[in-house]
Amino acid sequence: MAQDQELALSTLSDEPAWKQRAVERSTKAARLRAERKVQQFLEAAQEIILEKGSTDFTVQEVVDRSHQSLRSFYQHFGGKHELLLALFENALRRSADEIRAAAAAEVDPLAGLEVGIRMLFESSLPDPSTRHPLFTDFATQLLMTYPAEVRSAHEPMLSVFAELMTRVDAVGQLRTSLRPRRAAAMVMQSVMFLAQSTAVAGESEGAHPLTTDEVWDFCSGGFARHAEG
Amino acid sequence: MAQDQELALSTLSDEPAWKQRAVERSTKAARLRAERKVQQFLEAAQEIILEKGSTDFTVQEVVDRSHQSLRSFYQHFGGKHELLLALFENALRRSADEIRAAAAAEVDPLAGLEVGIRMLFESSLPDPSTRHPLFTDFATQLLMTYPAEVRSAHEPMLSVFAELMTRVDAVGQLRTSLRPRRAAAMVMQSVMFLAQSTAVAGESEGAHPLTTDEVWDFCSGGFARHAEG
DNA sequence: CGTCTTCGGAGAATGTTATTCTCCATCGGG
DNA sequence: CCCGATGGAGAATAACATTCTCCGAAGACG
Repeated sequence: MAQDQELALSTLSDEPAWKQRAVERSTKAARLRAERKVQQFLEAAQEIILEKGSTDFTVQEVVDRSHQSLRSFYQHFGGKHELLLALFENALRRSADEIRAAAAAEVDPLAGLEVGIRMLFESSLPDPSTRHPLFTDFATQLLMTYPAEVRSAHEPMLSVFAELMTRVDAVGQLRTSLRPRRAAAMVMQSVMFLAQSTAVAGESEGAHPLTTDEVWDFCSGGFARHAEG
Repeated sequence: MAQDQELALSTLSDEPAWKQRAVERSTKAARLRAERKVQQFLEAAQEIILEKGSTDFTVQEVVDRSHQSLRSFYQHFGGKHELLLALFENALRRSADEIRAAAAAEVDPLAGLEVGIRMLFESSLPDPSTRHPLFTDFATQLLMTYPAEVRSAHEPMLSVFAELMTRVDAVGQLRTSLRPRRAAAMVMQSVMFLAQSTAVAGESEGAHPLTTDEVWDFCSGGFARHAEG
């Protein structure tokens, strides 16, 4: 149609305003409905995960729980992975906000970053007791097949750490060899993954699980000994 | 049978020597055959992975390629995951040996560890061009479902880094707050995971992929600035 | 040498999920 | 009141892993 052609030119302003508004109006209701449904699916999935204490569920379970249909599910999500990504993104965004807030309470930039790292580590632990699990294990499943999406889900958290790291840099507390955002990325990923890997209870030795202190020590100062700067 | 009962006592020395030898003889052939077959499966899987440049293959493909049967496969492996673990273990062991050898060439402990970390990072990159890919991505798939096995597959590599780290500690170059083996574990896991996560080509910004230098900087000195010790 | 047992090959059958498809009721607009 | 679109219910399909069944060959033993 002509409409399609105009859209293809990517100049929406060519479109008569009344037409846009008409489309908008007829679309709005549908959009709201869709948002509600998506929300229902997400909530159902959350519930199931919390109940089972595990992050592997079937699409069917989610559908049943949310009293909707498979068709509806695939109408709102491109596939299971989108649901997973949505959950992951939500959790990460919420957690990022909490961390930002908590870190902001610290005046010393380094102390703020420390708070952030500690919180991130603890909420990334695969402990089901946490009320806001980060579903870090999703990430590793999805990382292989949908790397770009996972990265964009990480974005809010990365932003928080980039801010914190930049502040640390501003007071001259960051290694000169590292750019803040890249340091933030390394820290964030290391912390999340290290938390994930503590899932593995060591059998040979005793207290394998890493502690928050160790992780903070490692991230801030690496393993090498150095005089206090 | 009586034999079973004796075995159940887990005192094999009660068993008459001649009997052990007899069993041994009749078992040996079977064992050799089994080892050969397992080897064939492993090689077929390796080939497929190298050809496809991807680590996801079906059991059927491996069976076809190795000119054997599904039944035979499941007779030698408890499931696909065991094949994966075997590949992962092999790759990791081989790589661990290479790293140990290369690091041993350095006299300075810290330099040895640096070599080790750089090699580990580079061989963990998901680049298919490497002739000995570490299959790090297997690890993340398996970590969730078979944590203990993954840990034990990590063991040889962990040993190498524990040795290197202990040497660093011996010359007083390790942070006093970290035990060598635990530092080694954190370093190893961080490096492997960070390499894995570079798979994600950043779209928003330019040179997202981490460099070996950055990773080494981070591992050795953390992000915080400090005077040279 | 013939039979018997066991081992393992081939590949059909099963089970589990994700994903798609088909049919049909409903509902809002003309 | 009819019509076309929307979306519900759930059957059909597809892709795998895993198991099962049948059957022939290779020794073991009389």
